[in-house]
Amino acid sequence: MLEILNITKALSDENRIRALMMLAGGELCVCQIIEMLGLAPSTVSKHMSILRQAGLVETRKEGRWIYYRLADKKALKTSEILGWLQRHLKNDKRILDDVKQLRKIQKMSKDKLCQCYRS
Amino acid sequence: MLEILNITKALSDENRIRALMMLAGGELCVCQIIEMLGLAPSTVSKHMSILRQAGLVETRKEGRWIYYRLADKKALKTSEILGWLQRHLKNDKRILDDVKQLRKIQKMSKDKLCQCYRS
DNA sequence: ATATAACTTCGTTATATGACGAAGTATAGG
DNA sequence: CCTATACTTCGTCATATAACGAAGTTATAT
Repeated sequence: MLEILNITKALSDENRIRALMMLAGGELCVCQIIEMLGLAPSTVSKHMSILRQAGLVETRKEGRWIYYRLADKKALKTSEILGWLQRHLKNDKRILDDVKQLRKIQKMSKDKLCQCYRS
Repeated sequence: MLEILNITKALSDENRIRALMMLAGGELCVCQIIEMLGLAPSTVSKHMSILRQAGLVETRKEGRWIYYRLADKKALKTSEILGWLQRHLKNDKRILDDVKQLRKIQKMSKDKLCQCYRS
């Protein structure tokens, strides 16, 4: 039950759903997600850790960068839900706008993106 | 997005998930759900209204009694999720215990059950 | 008509959650 | 080493949510 609740609670926030939908297009660096959501780094970090706790995303570390990706499809509990989300949100206005913005972000240099950390 | 969020938020509470799982066995009167969850009538009423808002359950009125049941299977958004819940919780300890208790409750008279309303 | 019964709605309170900035951690570069 | 960078963790505050009891609503019973 706790496992299921962790998943449903993770999905009960709009920003976390937006992040998941963006990851459907492939792994993203934290700084890209920060730019996409327009939230403080610490806030995004917390969101991603909740998604990770729920088993919805996995991480990969490469030097100073951390990349997030959707969890492995072999994990039924989560992959079924992720599929459900994608089916029912792929035409959502908000998500379509996000995808558009994401394309721009992916063309930006790491340097420019990571300015979000500088005070 | 709002529709999806309404669903995921509705599912992000243990008591609401318990109620849904009990309804998988067929419609229930509010007083039966109250007895099952062991919560105040007003609390249960709120929970059920949240599930209804999300489109996860439907109601039927019969005299002074109100019966809740799972939403129609034709509503894909919700029926897919309800199926997911049932698949992954059917062997959950908490839910199995609830089912056992529900059997006892279903043998009780309405009079006895509805004592939950009397101060 | 009045009372009782089966809910629901409202108002309140305690706890959970989401947001931020400041401080902490780990890695790359000089 | 030492500094800067790319995060994460911690502490705090504002808002959202879950719980309850009291009051309101609708329908049966007398």
